[in-house]
Amino acid sequence: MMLRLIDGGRPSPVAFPLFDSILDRTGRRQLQRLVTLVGAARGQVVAEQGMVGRDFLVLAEGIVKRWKILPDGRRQIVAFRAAGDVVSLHRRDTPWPVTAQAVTGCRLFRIEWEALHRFAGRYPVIDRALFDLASDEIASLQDRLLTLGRKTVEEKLASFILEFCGPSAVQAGLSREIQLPMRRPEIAEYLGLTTESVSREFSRLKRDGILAMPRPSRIVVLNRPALECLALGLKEPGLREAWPSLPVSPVSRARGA
Amino acid sequence: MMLRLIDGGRPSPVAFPLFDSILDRTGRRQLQRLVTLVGAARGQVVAEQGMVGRDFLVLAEGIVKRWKILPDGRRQIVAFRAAGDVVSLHRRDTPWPVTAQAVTGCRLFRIEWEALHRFAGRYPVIDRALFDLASDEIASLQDRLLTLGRKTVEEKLASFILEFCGPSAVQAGLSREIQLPMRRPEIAEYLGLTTESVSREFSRLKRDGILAMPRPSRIVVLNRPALECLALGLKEPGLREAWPSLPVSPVSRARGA
DNA sequence: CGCGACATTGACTTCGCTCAAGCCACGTGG
DNA sequence: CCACGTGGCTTGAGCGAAGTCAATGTCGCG
Repeated sequence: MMLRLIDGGRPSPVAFPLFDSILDRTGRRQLQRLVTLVGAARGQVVAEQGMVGRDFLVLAEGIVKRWKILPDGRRQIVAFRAAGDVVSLHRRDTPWPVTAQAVTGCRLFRIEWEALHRFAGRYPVIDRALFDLASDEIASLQDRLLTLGRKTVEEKLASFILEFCGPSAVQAGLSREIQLPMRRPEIAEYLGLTTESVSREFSRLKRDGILAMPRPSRIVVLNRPALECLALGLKEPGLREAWPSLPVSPVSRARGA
Repeated sequence: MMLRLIDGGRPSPVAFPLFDSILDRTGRRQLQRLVTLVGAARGQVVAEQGMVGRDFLVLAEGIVKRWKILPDGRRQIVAFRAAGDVVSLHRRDTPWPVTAQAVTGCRLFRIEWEALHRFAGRYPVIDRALFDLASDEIASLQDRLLTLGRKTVEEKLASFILEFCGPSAVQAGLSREIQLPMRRPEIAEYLGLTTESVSREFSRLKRDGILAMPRPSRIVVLNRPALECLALGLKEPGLREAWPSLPVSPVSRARGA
């Protein structure tokens, strides 16, 4: 799934698919000419809060986190974004309202705002598409406000796992085993928690048989309905309560012993 | 400041100013014809999560709150919006991702999405303006994520007060005394707290001489710099710490004893 | 084989919540 | 005019969820 960064090569046929469905053949080709592809190493800051960036950035590959920080260093990750997502939507000619940083090695499509702007003058459908993208962003940020403001540790982590292991896991079909690209501190900063709380809660979900963790970064969802209930703050209709506390999985302990 | 709802009357010259600055005279007049004005009483639900609304709503007058809720009733207010603001931005033909409810009596400009859409076909600048509005929305939601995820009670309330008593108070010029349209439980639901915590923190800010409260809904900011520091999580450069811990105000204790 | 980074676990603390009582302003009716 | 009720706000006592601090475990890599 996770491709490796090909540092040297810049293959010519890098399709920029974001607006493909709304453009005609000509439009696609013209837009294509405005796009360049850039790489970012893990940890690299792609855009910095307060700086005026002239670029519109779309992830081709990899994961970025977007965060804000208080003067004393408390950090809140506002969103993780993956291939196909816009790195950050904000008014042109306005400083970045957040910092964007590569969580894994990344490749990014880059278009100068000015060029995209001019292109949108000829294809107004672009501006409409940008609005729709922003609308999706608003919807997901509103969900996150509910999570941060009102959910418990357990509910936050369940929501997180479903968000990242959810749809992709289902469509993958084969195994529900997922490779998390982010580490514990990043999960904590995303959920407004500490690393320790995240770790404790992962352990608890494992103990309760809801998931397995061959390695800290590998999550296997064993009981999706239970997770879904937890994420909504329901004390699970027929699990955790109904199953007699699931025999503490000797299998996953075994490797350690 | 807060006008009364004129229930019966629908005065003809209700200017819809949202897009005035970007439209020519003809455009303004054409758009005007698509706008109707509707009223909403305090507490009335203007738009409901999950329902498909065909309307684009802009506040002419009053305050609305926008919220999401968990199955067990925990509620998170996502935003308060005032005159001139769009009630909620989301994809057309998509259900409302939040519920919008009048905090005070309101009047709302209403345009059918379909009509606005068609109008935007002739004036593409509208779609661009919508994107900009959505961008502002994203920026403010991102700020709120930082507040909800990482700030303490004290810092949350300071941020809130500055958000609502800040710019408007300054421009009002005269007094820095502000009438809060929302009540304690609403402030709590906005900040991810309980009513009691909000109340306690108001009392504390009063005790510390940072604000005065002639009535619960009336806030006078006495020490703006201190508030601004608190909102950023700084332990105040020259106050609270520097002043010898402000003599625990025997006055306010007196009443209890 | 041992180091360093990350993760987990445990003991303890604390911030903010819960529960419950009291306070205050206001309106209503005796 | 005052007693009383009501709704919103405040305050206090106690508790518990999540944070802090510190030790230990695990794993990958040189």
